[in-house]
Amino acid sequence: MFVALPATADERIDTPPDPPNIGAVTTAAAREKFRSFMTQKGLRVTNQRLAIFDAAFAQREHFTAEQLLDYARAIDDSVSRATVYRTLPIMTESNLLREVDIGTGEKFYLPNQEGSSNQVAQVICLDCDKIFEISAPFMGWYGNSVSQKLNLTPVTQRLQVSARCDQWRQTGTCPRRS
Amino acid sequence: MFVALPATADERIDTPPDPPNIGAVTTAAAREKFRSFMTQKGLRVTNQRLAIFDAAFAQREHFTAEQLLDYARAIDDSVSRATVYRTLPIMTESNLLREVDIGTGEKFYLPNQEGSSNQVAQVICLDCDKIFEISAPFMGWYGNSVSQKLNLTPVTQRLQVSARCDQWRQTGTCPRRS
DNA sequence: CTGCCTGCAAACTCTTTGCACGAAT
DNA sequence: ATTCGTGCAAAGAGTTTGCAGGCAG
Repeated sequence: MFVALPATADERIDTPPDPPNIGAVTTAAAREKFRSFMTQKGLRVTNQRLAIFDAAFAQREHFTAEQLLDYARAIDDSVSRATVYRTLPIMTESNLLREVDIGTGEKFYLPNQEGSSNQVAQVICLDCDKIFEISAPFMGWYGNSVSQKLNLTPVTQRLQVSARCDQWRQTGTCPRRS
Repeated sequence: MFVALPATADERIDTPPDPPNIGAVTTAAAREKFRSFMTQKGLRVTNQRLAIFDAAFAQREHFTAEQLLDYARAIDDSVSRATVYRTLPIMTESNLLREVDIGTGEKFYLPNQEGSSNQVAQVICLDCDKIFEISAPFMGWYGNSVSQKLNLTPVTQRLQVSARCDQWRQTGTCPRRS
């Protein structure tokens, strides 16, 4: 079977998936979804879990567990580090959050929007500490074909490109640097 | 620009790169190469570093730092954990070893044969704890095009597929399990 | 009420580092 | 003789876990 990448760079490189809408109305809706999800799983809806959920879904960029702790504590200062670490797997396993491990020791997280695929590559700028999320559906095709050859069933795949920012190195400035 | 994957599965999926020849003669040659490399860099050729080098290049599969410590101690029991951890970066930065991080907390290493590219994907069997190294030159093309789009220069790329072993799950046996 | 959930702090894993001794050049 | 390399043990970072008390259902 022949496998080809999309024809143009424009098709290959998407902007990061839009985070879920925020603001009073849609936050309430997302929250309700979270509530029912938890109930359905036989898990309790605690104030701490709600605060962590709200904090996570207010983010538009990648965040770490430690950052999430800060954000959640701003909503409910009773939230502890342990509860953040215990809630993160719940949210990732249920596809509410996506976990991104770029091999730096700490894991990053990102709100996962409805219907967004897991066929996403990352470009990591080593100079600007930025992670770009890029749609890469061919990862699925690759994972399938390569696994089949080995009599395996693919579960997840990841594709990451680490890169330097020449503009930063040469001029000391980069519009993407925060 | 149009980018295509190789046409057949056979072309896409290579066997893991052959480890360097082992045995008296070629080990001596590899060792000599190591010696001259170290000298050239102004680094001292110590018994510990030689033991670590020999231990690493006797391996045909991925190994961890801890395993390398064991193997090296079998050659020279004065080798310490600290020296292993201090020697590993030297060997990876000089492309003697390849470092593989599959996000499990510990890093894996593999002897790198001469001229082997760094365009290598991994298929990780979650059931059999096996890592398959697979030549994937299109990673370079992808890294280049995606980086260019962002005004970045690619440094490294990694592509990993995690998979299940159906045979193991169904029959409780797998020829690949060690 | 029952038992899941919580905060706290200790434990854990892998890796790095400060220090004084030791050995390669 | 220098100076780099070494072992030891402690420190470090990120994450997990045991326990006694707390709150959702």
